[in-house]
Amino acid sequence: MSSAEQGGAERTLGDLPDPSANGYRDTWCGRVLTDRVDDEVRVAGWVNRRRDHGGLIFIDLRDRTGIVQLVFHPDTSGPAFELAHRLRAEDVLSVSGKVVRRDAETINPALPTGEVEVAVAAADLLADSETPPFQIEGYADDVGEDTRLRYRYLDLRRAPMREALLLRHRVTSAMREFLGAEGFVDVETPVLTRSTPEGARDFLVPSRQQQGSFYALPQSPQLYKQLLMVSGFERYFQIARCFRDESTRADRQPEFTQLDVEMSFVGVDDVIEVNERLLSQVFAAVGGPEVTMPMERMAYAESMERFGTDRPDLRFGLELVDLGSALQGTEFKVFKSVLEGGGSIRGINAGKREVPRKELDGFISRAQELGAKGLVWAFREGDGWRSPTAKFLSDAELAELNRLLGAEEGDLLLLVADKRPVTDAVLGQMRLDLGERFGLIDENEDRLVWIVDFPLFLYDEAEKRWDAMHHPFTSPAGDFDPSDPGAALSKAYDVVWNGQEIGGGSIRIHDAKVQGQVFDVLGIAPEVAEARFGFLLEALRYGAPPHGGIAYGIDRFVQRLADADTIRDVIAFPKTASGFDLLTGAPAPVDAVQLREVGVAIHKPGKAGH
RNA sequence: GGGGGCGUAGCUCAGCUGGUUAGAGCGCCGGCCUGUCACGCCGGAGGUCGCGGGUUCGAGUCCCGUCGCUCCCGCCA
Repeated sequence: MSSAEQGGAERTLGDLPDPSANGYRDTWCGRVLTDRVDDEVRVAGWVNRRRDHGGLIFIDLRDRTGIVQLVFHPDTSGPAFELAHRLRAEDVLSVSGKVVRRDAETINPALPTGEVEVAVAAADLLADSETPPFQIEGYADDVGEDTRLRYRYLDLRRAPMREALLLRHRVTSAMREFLGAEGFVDVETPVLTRSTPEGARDFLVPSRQQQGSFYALPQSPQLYKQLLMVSGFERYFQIARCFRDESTRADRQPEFTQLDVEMSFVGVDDVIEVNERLLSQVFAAVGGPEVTMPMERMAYAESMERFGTDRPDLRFGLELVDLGSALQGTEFKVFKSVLEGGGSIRGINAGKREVPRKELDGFISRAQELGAKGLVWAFREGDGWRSPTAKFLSDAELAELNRLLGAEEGDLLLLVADKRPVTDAVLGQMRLDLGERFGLIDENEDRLVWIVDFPLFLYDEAEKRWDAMHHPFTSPAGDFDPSDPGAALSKAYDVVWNGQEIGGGSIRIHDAKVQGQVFDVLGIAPEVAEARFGFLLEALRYGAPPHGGIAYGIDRFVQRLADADTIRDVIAFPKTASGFDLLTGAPAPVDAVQLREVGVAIHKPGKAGH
């Protein structure tokens, strides 16, 4: 945690009405500035630090707006002077006194309030505090995250978390303001729902009244918002909590918040247009990147071709290159067998780099971790390569590879041969690793891009079936031929910011017949479809307008804006990587009576609460 | 489900090749101090080395297991 907290305090002052007619305070600590000199003020807050000189005591009083110095003088502070001597960190204090200008040599330039101080006349100890497990502000070493989470209410007193949550508040406020002005209606949808067919595992809630049946917590309000379109709300939004029972990551929590938006009588361009204005206005309100409209768009196919991913970071090059054409007749067994098996050989020119052998080995390990069988590294040397692989390739092949990769003397080349999805995934990720490793990313640049023209279906090799690329309610684009699922494109779109998907959506199917055809391709039998979401199919038969929408992951959105390392740093009460809430101890065992009431028996009792 | 990293005082960490009484800074407690703002000075308390087992004359250190935190893969839009 840095001590840069003061810089942020000023940004938030505009949001704060001055408290008035309040028995404990009539202004904020951070607002005791030179314009209040000679005023009698009452301020309240937490004791940040005490400097007791014996005959003179300084207290730094802190609230969410900042810190102001209080001075306790034995002659003028009365009984408050004795109280000040007993004060300890995080005691809660209300004081009254006169704002006085400091002598020039005692001004603290590090503090916005550093030109003044409050000469305390009376003080009231509102609550005392145990010694906190860690200091709230003013030291360099960061505290371990488990300790922070265990005492999250104290961690939230600290400037970085306070700033993050205030930023988050400004983001959601700006979203509400824009959408409200555009005629979107905020409608709440249920948290106790039935399982939605969206891939992730559901959190289940046993029903007491229908024993043996379960609610599921929503993975998104997808079906409800479509029903609201059938209902004629035309424009809906919700800042909705969503739940997925999958493992966490630095940017993933089991419960997360989404800005969910849906509109009727629109096509892809309409949704994109509104969302560009939404992003523009929200970013402007919170100090995000400037949005140039219309935003760049890139087809899914192009993104995969050039970057190996559908969320490209466009701030740097290192694009993927197809190398199969140089190797059609190769004798190198690894490449030959991959090409014969219908795979691809792709590569990246990482530019002129000096990389020790050990790190090159690290690249190979990373490639394997990402799913490749191996990785070929090479440096262009003369017309050929310096590489363990060079001896397997002909001079003509090396020359052609160099040409395709645009390799110049000393350039580091990385090649992966495998099935196309593997080469894309491996090199797409390694491109990001390399961009970071070699400092190719300009942190001051921002690149926003819409990815469009997604395939409607993706073939799952392992399961031998077609999956919905986006979700099963996404509308096909153009003429949909259910007999050729691989060729179908969808009316889906993602918005990608510096390589991270911050939002995604689609035009939905509003025709029950088409919905049936899609289910058919997905291998969902009509009876199954009827049982799982017959209510949606039924609704689509009662006059469903064309509709579509989008959802933004608010946590990640704010994480990016705050430049936070983990999503946990922009969530007030997050869970650990294993899904625990260290503050409350959830999840926890429940007693036998509760289990009996909901008709649930535990097969493998876990350990008692921890 | 798999792999990597970490776990020593309230906090952040050091602790070599196994060696005798486990350290530092900050914080905490007591005393002194009228211009500090990471106040200063003097003194003091504080440890199940995550937990369990093993090897050894001897384990914070080595081995096995386990728990927790974390990052990554799988999974997840």
